[in-house]
Amino acid sequence: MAPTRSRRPRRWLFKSEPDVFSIDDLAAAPDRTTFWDGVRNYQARNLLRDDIQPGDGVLYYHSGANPPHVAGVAEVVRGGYPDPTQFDPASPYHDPGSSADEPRWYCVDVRFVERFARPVTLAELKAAPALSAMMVTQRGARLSVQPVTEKEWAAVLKMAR
DNA sequence: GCCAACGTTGGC
DNA sequence: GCCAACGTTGGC
Repeated sequence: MAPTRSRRPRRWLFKSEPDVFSIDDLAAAPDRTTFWDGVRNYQARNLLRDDIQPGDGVLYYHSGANPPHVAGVAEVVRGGYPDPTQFDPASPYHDPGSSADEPRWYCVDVRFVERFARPVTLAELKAAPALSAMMVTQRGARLSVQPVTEKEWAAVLKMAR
C-alpha cells in the first residue's frame, strides 16, 4: 500500500448509473467499499491517477436517474492504481491496447459514507446561485469524474440536510 | 426516443 | 494537422 501523501482533502463528484452501480450497491458491498472501474476517458483517467487520494470526499451522483441527483457521499480509501478490468478479456472494459507495463487506465477505491435522506436533484443544483459554476450544472458536462470546490461541497451538503 | 455536446478515429 | 464521420454520454 502506497503511503498516504498529506495534503488537504479534495472534493470530487463521481457519476454512476444507478442501474449499474448505485449508492445502495456501494453500501451493501463488502466493507462498504468498491473499486471505481471502467473509466475510459483520458481527462478522468488523469484525475484518478494523479490527483484523487485517500481521504478525499466524493459526491455520489446518479446519472440517468429520473431525476438525476446527488445520492450521497463516499470517501476515497485508495489512490490511483491500474484498473484491473482493462486486462480482463471477459470484461466490457477490456482494452487490448493496454499492457501491465504501461497501463492505460486507472481506478481508485471508494467507501460508502452517507446516503442522503433527501437527495439533491440536478435541477436543485442548477437553481442554486452558489453552484452556478459547478461543473455538473454546465451544459454538456460529460466528465464522469469531476473536481468540486470546497464551497460547492459545503453547499451541496447543506442542501441535503 | 431525441438530440446536443463532446471525444475519438481515420482519411487526406 | 485538419476535419468529417462516428460513437457515447446523459439530460430532457
